[in-house]
Amino acid sequence: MAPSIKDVAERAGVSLGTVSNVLNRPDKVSEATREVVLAAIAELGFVRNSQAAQLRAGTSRSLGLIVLDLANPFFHDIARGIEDVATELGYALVLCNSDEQAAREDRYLRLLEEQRVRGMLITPVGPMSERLDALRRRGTPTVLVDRHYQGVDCCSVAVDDVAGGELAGEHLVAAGHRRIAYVTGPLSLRQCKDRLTGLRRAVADRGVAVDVVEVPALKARHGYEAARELFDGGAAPTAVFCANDLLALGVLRAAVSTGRRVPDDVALLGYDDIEFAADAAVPLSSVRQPTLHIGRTAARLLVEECDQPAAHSHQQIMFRPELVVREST
Amino acid sequence: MAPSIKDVAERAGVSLGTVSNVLNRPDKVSEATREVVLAAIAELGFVRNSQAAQLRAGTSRSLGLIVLDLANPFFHDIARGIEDVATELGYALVLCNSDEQAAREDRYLRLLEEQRVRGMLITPVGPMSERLDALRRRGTPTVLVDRHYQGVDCCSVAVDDVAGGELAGEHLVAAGHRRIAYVTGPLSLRQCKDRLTGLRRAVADRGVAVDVVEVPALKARHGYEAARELFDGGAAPTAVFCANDLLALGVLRAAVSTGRRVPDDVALLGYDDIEFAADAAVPLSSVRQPTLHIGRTAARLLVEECDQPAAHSHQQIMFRPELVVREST
DNA sequence: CCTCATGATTGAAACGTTTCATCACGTACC
DNA sequence: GGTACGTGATGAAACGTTTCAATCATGAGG
Repeated sequence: MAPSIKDVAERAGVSLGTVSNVLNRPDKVSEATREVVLAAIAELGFVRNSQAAQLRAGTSRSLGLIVLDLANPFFHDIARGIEDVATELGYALVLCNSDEQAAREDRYLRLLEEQRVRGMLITPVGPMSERLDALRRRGTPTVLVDRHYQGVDCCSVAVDDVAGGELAGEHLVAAGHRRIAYVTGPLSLRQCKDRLTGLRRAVADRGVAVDVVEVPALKARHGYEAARELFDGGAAPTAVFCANDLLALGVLRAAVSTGRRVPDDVALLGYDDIEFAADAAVPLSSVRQPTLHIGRTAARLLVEECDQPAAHSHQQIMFRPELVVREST
Repeated sequence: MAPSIKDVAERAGVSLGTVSNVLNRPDKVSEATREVVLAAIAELGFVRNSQAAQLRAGTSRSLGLIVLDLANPFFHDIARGIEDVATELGYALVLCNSDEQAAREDRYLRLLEEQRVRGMLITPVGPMSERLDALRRRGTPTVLVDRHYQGVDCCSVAVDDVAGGELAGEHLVAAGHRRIAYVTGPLSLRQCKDRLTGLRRAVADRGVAVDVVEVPALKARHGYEAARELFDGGAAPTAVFCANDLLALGVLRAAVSTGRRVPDDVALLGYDDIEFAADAAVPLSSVRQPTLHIGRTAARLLVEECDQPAAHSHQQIMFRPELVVREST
């Protein structure tokens, strides 16, 4: 149906190879024929079939990206950083959403492998899966995003969550707080646990009490409910540190609805610095992760490995988060 | 490098066609050989090359989706709905982000066309572009999302923004408001204009004053600034209707920071019902668009046209939004 | 006039599938 | 025992590119 290079060749009265040359090495063909061929291309509305090209070439110019949840601003920004760099360096990006489901991750991995992506960026749902490891060992360059796996021989880019927790703790202690609540998602999540570790490390030996409130998920609703209970209880904390901004927004809502003033009655500190943090009813202080930078770095590492596999050596990169102070503390 | 069907055939001691049959019509091949072939596939770690398959087949099983901004919850939810249906019906989805830039849209259109996507879902940046129209006329089924174009012969799915404005107006009038501010992005955007039209229609002849405040973009910061001015001014409105939830969150912040109570001192109504609306400091009333449903419908229309072009006739579908009342009104 | 070098163009092979006409081999039937 | 038939398996062609060795034309140098 769609015109092929052959149709163009006929129309232009040249051979098939010449058309290909016009497309791929225009300098190897004379001015005159080049014009004739380009005219034919325009007339027929020819669009090259990249499937055929890549089949012949044996390698594609696309990268696969599988993230846990595109709705999460954290991953969204990372994806954006990756996309920028990929585009810039001439790669296309195939975006996939595993939705934290191993089955979906598996399906997308197979799909991307069938499409022969040149490289792979992924935040795996669980530990290194069979299929992912096979893909990597079979020679597809792979970069882990927001994860480090011991003993897995590939690049990875992540953020130091312990350091983030420390930043939070130091900030709150410096502001004079001696009773701090840590509202967190399941401590089985490494992020949640690491941030608590950092918090504890920062407040150690300073006479500070840390109340840990674990809720089932990192959603605003759970933050709200946890805060209602906290505020009702006896020794109410003077500061609440949340494992992410959504929880903090929930806590903020609880404060507003019970007439508490932030930060006067209770200080509030989030994590991630999502876009809404700055626009909350009381602009939220938060620990910011360099998401865009993470994405860009991951993409650069991957492209480097794809383009110069010989010169490449795997790196595990760990970024440090940064404290953004606004009105809530 | 990667093992091909030929390698599998050799290993299993059968012909190339037989391997293909095992893959595509397992019932046409005897139990015994099927097992031998499957064993060979497993041993070699064979993964089929879909580029070659699609090249031969002349048609792929993937759909392209180009949206204006994946960070926008509205588009994100639509994408999700599309992805669900596509996956369900056996299509892969290639997700692209035009970022409201015509140049990016154009680049992605070319990319998707080179990849020979089977069908296309798009919210165009501007009017129907040359390249998009060419693609469509060349036979790629296309569905417009959140847009209707007069005289363009293809399916489209959108939401009735005038009706949404009316819903908002009726609700506020019924609550007794007689001075309403409409905080909006550029009125050159159809959505913003239509919602105003609906609002005016609802309040017509009821002795209601509508103050239109136009800001440069649909962002929380602009809502905040607009509200500060509104509140400072003389005849302050008793209700504020915003062209989207982000603006409304900005207005809410202005209210909280100036000590106004919502909804007692000023009622607040948003649009889109993004996830954060429910979790705002004062849970936000909002006009909800059936985003997931829009996505699912668009995908179903497209797949229908791809699978049974003969039985298909183009449809322009218009959904009605719905009012979600929470605590802010 | 012949040889050579240079540059432009050509034609065929190859990439990994799928499809389809053909073939081999039993089995059932008369 | 011969014919017809059904089941499985085979092999070659085709999809649209890219690549590369080979060919051709042209002009320069001897």
